[in-house]
Amino acid sequence: MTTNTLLTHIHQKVPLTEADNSLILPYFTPKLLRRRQYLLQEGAICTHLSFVAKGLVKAFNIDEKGIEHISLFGSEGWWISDFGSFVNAVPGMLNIDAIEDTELLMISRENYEELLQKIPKMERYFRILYQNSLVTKDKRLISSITDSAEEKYLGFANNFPQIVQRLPQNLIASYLGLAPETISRIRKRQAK
Amino acid sequence: MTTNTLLTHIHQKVPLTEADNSLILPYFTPKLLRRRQYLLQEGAICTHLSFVAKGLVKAFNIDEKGIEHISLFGSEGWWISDFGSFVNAVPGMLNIDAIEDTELLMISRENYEELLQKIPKMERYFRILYQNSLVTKDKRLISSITDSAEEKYLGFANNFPQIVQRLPQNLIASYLGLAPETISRIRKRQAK
DNA sequence: CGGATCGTTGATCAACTTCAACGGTCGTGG
DNA sequence: CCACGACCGTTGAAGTTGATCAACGATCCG
Repeated sequence: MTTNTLLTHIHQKVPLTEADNSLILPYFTPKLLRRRQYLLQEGAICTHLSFVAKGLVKAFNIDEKGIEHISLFGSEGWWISDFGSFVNAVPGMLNIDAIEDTELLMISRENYEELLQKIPKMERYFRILYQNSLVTKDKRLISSITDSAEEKYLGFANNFPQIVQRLPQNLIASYLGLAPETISRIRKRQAK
Repeated sequence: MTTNTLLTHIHQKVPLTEADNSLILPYFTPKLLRRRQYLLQEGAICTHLSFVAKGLVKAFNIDEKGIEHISLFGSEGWWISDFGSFVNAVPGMLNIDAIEDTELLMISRENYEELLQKIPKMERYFRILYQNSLVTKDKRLISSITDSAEEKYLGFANNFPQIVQRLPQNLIASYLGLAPETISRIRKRQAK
């Protein structure tokens, strides 16, 4: 059951009763995404937060040279959106599409706001979620400024061992801001 | 009054009554920091969140070559901490010190947790605060991966016009992950 | 006055990108 | 079921951006 993934995930941060569960679930709608299917395209307003129950998606922007820069992967247990666009109800520059067939649970902005108002536990859940996201984003930012190409790659492989295996190297390269060839050479060096 | 800065700041996100004000303030303690004075050093556990009521501070880590990498500036209206260390009560790798004489309002982890539990408006305030922080961090991350040195500098100067003027160029360089000489050359080019 | 701090400029250097060519694998349509 | 194209990774060579190194000048402040 895909909703269980979500409830378990919330429960890890905020204890839920059965009553809570049945209050929360109606706010979400499930959605299936086929490999390569878009969830969001540049210029659109991001109207939903999406919880990835199963599968793998990527969020990316495209620069003036037409090159994709992946800012985020989302696999089981991760939330994905163009957060800036969602929060401010403003057109965004992110695209989101599926790397694997994936199952999502989505919540609209209106439902999100209502959920936070009506169920304080959810306000708390998202506060904690965002708190943790900030910590990991801080680390990534420091890494992107401080680390060499090799350190970036090893750090990523270390932090996301399960995801690395599901990703082609060129997507990892895009996420790390490196050329695909650089990843290839780093791996070769590492093989020794 | 330095506490007004804080209350105003909270009020912008969550309406407060006079009663709220007097509930909230006791959780905070003021602190003065002289220029160059440390608020936090590498290896210590960050025990407080600090709201900058006046002045300017920087948070930075030091790499194995002894080079400072600034991850965050804090001026009036910003919160500063080693967030990872604070949240997980774990020794951190950030240093924080004052660039100008500054006035802080600090809250301890215990008080923070209690404040969130007792005053739902504050749970909401921090959820919104973190939400916004995530949006700006996302932008900075994309910039650090996508942009050239010149674009990074111009983006920073554009986003923080007031702060740029208060900062020596070498600190801006450190924040952007550039060499000070590079900033100097960019500025020269821009002067035309 | 004298040291510390900051910015500038030029020369060299290193890391990583870009470009190009090639080989392997997979999946889809004929 | 095979063949072709898309996609992905590899390797080598050349090019570029920005870092590093070094010397110098200016300003500020104790």
